[in-house]
Amino acid sequence: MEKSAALIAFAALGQETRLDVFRLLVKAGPEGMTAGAISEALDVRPNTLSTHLAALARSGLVHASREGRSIHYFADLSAVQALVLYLLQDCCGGQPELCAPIAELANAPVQPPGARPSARPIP
Amino acid sequence: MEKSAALIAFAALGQETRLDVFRLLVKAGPEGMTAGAISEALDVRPNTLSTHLAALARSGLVHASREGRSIHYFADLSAVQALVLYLLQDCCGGQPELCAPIAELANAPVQPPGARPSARPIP
DNA sequence: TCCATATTTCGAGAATAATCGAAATATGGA
DNA sequence: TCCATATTTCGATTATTCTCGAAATATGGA
Repeated sequence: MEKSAALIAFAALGQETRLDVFRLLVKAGPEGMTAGAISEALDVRPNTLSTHLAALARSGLVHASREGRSIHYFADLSAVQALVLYLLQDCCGGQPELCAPIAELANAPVQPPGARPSARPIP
Repeated sequence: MEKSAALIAFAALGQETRLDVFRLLVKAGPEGMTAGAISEALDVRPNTLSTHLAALARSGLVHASREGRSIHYFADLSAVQALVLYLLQDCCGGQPELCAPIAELANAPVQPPGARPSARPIP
């Protein structure tokens, strides 16, 4: 993962509404939620939310797919994994055993593809 | 972990200089680095760096301890763990097996205390 | 085709944050 | 005690980001 990508992702999570949105989508699981449902659940104006959803999507932390008139957003957990990996890269210089337990996260497979087959990509 | 704490931590990492500092401290390991050494390594003015170090310390991602005339800063990996935990809390509603691998991170012990015994606390 | 629903884009105003030079504080040693 | 080193605090300037109302776009159905 490149630094600029990590930077954008952390900045995305460093804003209250966006952090709320991401956590909500994590809870929602692979099905995700529509923009409207998120807007209602968090009581955020649709246009404001749209801006935040765009930021989250740009960061790779969430993805979107249109289904009928609505657009479903869902969290990408592998992005979280990549983020942590980036943070812990080169941990403790030559003695990774100092932080080994947390670094195990690096090898864990996450969220197998094909979880949501019934969606169209956003144009 | 509380939301406000997570928010502050993510915002701390969402800024280039601070992300660089944290990664540098992760590399440096439990010994950490002095503010001066960080300033030189990253080519950031001491007063600007001081502001960023204060933000990182406020967030709990780094801690400081004075040693002689210098102040050593070091990364707290357990803060990273807590952050990921917060993000993945309630993952996938009732079906945590959907994201189980990444969630294992939750139980890993990290960076046992007592790694740096020869330091004085900052007043 | 026309309409209602769902979401996004645009432009502007207000709030926050980053950076810097200058000055202040803390520490150890001569 | 006085000085040099290490770091922080202060105040101001510039840049970025958040939020909103209004208008635009996309979709499905009557």
